[in-house]
Amino acid sequence: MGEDADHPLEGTKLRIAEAALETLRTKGFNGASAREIAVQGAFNQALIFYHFGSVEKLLLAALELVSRRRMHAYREPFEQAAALPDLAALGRRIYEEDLANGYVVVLGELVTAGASRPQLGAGVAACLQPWFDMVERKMAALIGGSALEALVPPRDAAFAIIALYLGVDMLSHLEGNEARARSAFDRGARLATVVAALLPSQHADSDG
Amino acid sequence: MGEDADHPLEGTKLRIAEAALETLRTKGFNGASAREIAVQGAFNQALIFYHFGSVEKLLLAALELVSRRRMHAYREPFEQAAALPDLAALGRRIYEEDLANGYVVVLGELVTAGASRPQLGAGVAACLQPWFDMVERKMAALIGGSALEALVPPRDAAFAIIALYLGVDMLSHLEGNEARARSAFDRGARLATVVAALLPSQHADSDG
DNA sequence: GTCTATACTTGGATAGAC
DNA sequence: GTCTATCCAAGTATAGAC
Repeated sequence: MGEDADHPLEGTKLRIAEAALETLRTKGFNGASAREIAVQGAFNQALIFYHFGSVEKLLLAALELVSRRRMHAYREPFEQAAALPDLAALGRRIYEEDLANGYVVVLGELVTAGASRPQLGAGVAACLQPWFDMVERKMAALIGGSALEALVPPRDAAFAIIALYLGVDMLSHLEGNEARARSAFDRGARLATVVAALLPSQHADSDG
Repeated sequence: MGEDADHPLEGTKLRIAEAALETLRTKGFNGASAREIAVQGAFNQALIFYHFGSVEKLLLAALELVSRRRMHAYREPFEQAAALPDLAALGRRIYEEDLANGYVVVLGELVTAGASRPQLGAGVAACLQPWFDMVERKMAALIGGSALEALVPPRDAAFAIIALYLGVDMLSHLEGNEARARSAFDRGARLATVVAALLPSQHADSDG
């Protein structure tokens, strides 16, 4: 039946998408050919076209799957973070998980590929939108009403935060940059604590 | 006749590298095949292998060319920036130029591709090193000695700044994110002014 | 140093049997 | 829904003429 409900993918389609993710993770966008993905998942190459129509559509579906999973896993703790330090700590945790799972590698691959493929780019952008919205809402809750709001509008802050996150993850995969990334992340968390102390009240109540 | 001196590339090799850059910019890493690059530069495909050995080596040489050019263009003004607001303004200017020239698209493409190609990744990392160093030195000059240094070590700050820059550029190419990126950039520049006001003295003298 | 031609490999996609 | 077989396009790389 439909794939746009809570259960995005199941059965064979899910299996194919998983194989696509793993291939994307280890071989990159270029290496993620129908044949490679089929080898990775030990199924027939033709299934990709039967179930998804094209490789590009499969890769987009795989990204949506990842996005859904991460959203499912992180929305709760994210919404509940009441102050900057909580957010920073959560960010640190998510970073480690993403690094281990290769989630953001997949995103990076598709963001980059999307730059020269309009359809893919649009799909990737749509996939990112809920994340922009979520971070923006949180920033509004944290600094909305304070004097800081004019200086750091939630929308711009959200964009910068996600861009920073993506950039750090991308750079992490070069050489021995992982250690550098972790160090920067930890420092950011400590910085958040200090900045939070400079903020006025800070309680993320849900009412507008 | 080496290519590691001041004149990195010349003659045919330069022409090939330029074509590679343009192809990388418009077609992405995937679209940057030997054939496409040859069409772009209106020369024979076989020249790539004669002069560079492989497509991957050519792309890396192209990145090095861009890196050199940007370093040549921006080192002066960067070194002379005496305070955070100068840096932010310079960053904004560089961002516009990079966006127009597609410089950072090229970097983004190769950083991403490097995540799944060890050799390429190492080359890209080496290419980035001078930038890390330059930004780190500047951060040390700006906040070194102040109380802020413990909170924001120059090395971590440099990593975050470059990651942010890369992430913003990557996201810029999705959908209508350019406007969002510019907005965030402008806001960052204003923020820098305020942060600078909180800093103690601030003069970037070259002496330790 | 540059060109043509070509060998070889891989990839997207489809037809048709099961 | 899955498999085999296959077509065709595109890619890397090389040999050899010029």
